[in-house]
Amino acid sequence: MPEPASFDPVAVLAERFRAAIARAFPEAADADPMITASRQANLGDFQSNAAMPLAKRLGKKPREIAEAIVRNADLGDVAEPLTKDSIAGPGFINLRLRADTLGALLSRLDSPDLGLPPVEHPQTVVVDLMGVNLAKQMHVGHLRSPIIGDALARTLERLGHRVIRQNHVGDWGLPIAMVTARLRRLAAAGTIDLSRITLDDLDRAYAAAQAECKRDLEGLAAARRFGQGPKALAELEEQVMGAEAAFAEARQTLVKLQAHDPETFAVWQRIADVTMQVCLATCERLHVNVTAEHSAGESSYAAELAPMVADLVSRGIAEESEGALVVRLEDPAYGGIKEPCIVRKTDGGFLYATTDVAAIRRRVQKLGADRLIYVIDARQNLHLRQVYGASLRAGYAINPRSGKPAEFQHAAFGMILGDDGRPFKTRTGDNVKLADLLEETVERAERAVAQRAGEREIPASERRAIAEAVGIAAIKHADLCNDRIKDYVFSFDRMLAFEGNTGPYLLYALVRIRSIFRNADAASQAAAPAATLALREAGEKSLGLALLRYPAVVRSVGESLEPHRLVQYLFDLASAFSAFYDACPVLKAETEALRQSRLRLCHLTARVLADGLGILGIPTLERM
RNA sequence: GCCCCCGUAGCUCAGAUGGAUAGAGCAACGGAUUUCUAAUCCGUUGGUCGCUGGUUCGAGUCCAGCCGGGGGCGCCA
Repeated sequence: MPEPASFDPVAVLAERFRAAIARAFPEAADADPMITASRQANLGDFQSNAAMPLAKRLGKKPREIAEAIVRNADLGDVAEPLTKDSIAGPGFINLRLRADTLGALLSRLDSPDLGLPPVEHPQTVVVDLMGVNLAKQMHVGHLRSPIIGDALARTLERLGHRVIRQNHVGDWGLPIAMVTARLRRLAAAGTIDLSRITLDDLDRAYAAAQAECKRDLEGLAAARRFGQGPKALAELEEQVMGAEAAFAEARQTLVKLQAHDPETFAVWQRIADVTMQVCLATCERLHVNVTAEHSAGESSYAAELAPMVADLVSRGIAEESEGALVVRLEDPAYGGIKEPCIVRKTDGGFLYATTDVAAIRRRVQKLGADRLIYVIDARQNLHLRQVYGASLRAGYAINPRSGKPAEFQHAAFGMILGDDGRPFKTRTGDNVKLADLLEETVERAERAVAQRAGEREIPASERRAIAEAVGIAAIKHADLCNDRIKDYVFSFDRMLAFEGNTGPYLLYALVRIRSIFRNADAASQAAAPAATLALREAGEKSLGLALLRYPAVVRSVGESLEPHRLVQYLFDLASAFSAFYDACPVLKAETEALRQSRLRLCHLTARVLADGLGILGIPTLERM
């Protein structure tokens, strides 16, 4: 029997209760001890809810069961002695850890890995995140995927898994060919200089190319039907003819791109370089670990699509339907989805679903993924289930090493809304540029920092650095603190507030601890990490109990892919620290032993806070 | 029409495998400071958990049906 994680009071108590239940009711020795942290501190530190389900199973009164468990429990060295008074309500058993046990558990947690050694069986996890499109300015819609995706990737890395980030760049297909065609034409005419072009220019070119290719055939038909004048008709006809020409040019360009025609390809490459430069710079500013090596654009799959679809056809996985090729997914084994996955259009062209199936094939077959995580907005849910279902049916999603299907998880997220409850836009209804949003956040943070610096003098350069960290922490925290599936309302004021569950509050808690250590003498600093922990006061105890929860919380994020659980935990921890800080002097503690104990508690708290913020990808500070 | 998601305090939101009197933060009100950084802490006020049934000793949580909001649904990405 492996020793339960020795720092974890829940595991230790569960072990003792399991033994007690086995002694009291050998016929139910497998029952779950149901140990959880108490909701209210006045009732106890932990509780066991095991008596109620056991009562049902054994046909006895829950109160009697609880009494029998209490009689048979051997907790002497772990918790305060149990009595009849420990049993409350229908049969809850309340537990209070012994002060020395809490100290002992904490000193075990205070190890290099903070209770999170690398998992025994590491998985290869592919995280699909970011997903920018070429020639499109980054806006608020691009904020969530990198922030959430990076936090999840870091969580899994921290747990010891092998994580491969994949930035599935939208860099191929007819829309990109349209811009490429337009830019090539304008460059040839000398209207633009490709070497000096910016992403804003590309963004405008993209919109213009879309517009010029838009064939208003319905408009023309309607004009005829409603008997519009010959002049209006002629205008529309001309427009349609122009669009036909532009469309044809775009198709030709796509063919040239696919053939790697040097001149066309150079224009495309320029578009890619300009876009990715902005994308990667944004990631860097956001402290998001996505770099050039994580890019896996749609273009990188282009050559694989035709052979892959041929494979699907030859094995009878794809079938023809109304001229298109589809993979049917009605079978529950493939998701039980009514809508089939279309992998080839009637005109022979491939779709984004085709590329996404190819991506799963590469991720599982070549990269060895055991687990596929998509950090993409919630609207893509059906599409992703279709693509995964098709890959499953084709066998592409079966990991060749384990022989098992790679686990599929859509870490879906909601929209960012303005304070009117509608999608976040500028007053004029345009998308908010991501770079502008970050800049405004940091500027507001800088004003707040200056305002709160008080009499402390902070050099301008450091003030700027503090504002940068505070602003980025605020924006990332705001994105991570709620259940990701929900929409949230963007508010500078709320995220930059220094009260409540905000990024600045968490940074401040850490800064206060670091400040204590700056004020401590060298001898204390050196001795603190090994001091004997003695937790007597309420503030110390609740901080200690909060610290012990850390590893379980990180593991739960690894499973649920819900970073807000860690954010909520860090807020609880920071709150517990703040209450401790208020009530328990550290450097001015009454005795040297107490001073050392509290210093160690501070040291451990700082390590957990920093580790947790690191997992979330939130930058920290020494001073603010 | 079918499918997915959401609905909890005035506001913003937590509530894992069903467990005690549903919790935070903000706002409002009242306290604490010769500060180890008050960007803090302590307290008070505030709820028909969208509605109705069902399962259960026990439902915010599970099931069914409604209501309200958002999104998606064969050849756009």
